[in-house]
Amino acid sequence: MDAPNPIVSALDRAGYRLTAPRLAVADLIATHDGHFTASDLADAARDRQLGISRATLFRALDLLIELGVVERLDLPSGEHAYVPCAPAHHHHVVCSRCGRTAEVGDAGLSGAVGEIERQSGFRIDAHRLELFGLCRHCLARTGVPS
Amino acid sequence: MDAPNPIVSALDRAGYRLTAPRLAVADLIATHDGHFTASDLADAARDRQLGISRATLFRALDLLIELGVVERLDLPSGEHAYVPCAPAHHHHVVCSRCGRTAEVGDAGLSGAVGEIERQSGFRIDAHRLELFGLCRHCLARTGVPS
DNA sequence: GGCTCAGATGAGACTCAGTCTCGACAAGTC
DNA sequence: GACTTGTCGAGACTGAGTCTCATCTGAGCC
Repeated sequence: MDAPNPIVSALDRAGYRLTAPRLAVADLIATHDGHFTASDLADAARDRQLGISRATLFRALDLLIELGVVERLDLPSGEHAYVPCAPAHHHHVVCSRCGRTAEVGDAGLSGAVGEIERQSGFRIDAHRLELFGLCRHCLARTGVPS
Repeated sequence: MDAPNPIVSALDRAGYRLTAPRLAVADLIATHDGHFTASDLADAARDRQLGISRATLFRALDLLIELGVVERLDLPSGEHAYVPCAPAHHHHVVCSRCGRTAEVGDAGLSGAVGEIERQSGFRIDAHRLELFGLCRHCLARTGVPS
């Protein structure tokens, strides 16, 4: 009955113990459609009476970020949000209305990064691109032409 | 003796009062070479015995962000930092070693954003690109070839 | 120069995300 | 079963940022 939760498999593959709190956190994250904040997760855990403490929640999140299956986003409001994702390098597009996220690949960004290296004289080691807008569903609902 | 501080002119242009605490904050920011955190600024204000309260500092920062002369960065460590900048749309390259920042223009990014719109089906309204690496000076100091 | 008042200020309490510590517990190994 | 080690919950703590409120002040007006 357990669907092959990618978070659980990542934990397993990395040799971490599959404890009840971790499985519960993985399940909570898997049920989220878009991004979520730490307190969303804490609320959900409380609603389901999972008995997971905040410290455990943050520990699990840290672990999942380290494994690359969850990523931390900084929303325009300054809030920190988390989003489940594939471990490969990619970027997130976040719907400002419903919170849905989509992962996108390079899309020509590495060319732009190369150009920025030339412009700035820096050697770029890492970058983070976050995009905000309206998803297909919200666009359709508002009737705004894309 | 007052150099034409761009932050001060922006405040003036926007019709905000040029009060002593605001001028002091503008001056503190202008003396910073790269990015700084709110607590850096608070420390600097305390060192210079400017008598600026934390609330005032945050209010001034908010104002300057609203005017577009200061921008908030999210460092890879999760810290919030601030960086003085021009009001036009641009991106920041941050030196991971010394904290120096450089502003870069579009550099072909808008093409990548268009491609991401096509890939994801989202309508992108805003994006934020932050780049981290080593600046010219730190590269020279470490002898790493760019 | 004096008056007025909206806007700005300082002080300090408050909130909230995230961290840390510590004793208890549980899983894995022998 | 004993031992080791990783993980747990509870709760105190930290620090960035916000909020409130009484007070002050800059700037326009007379």
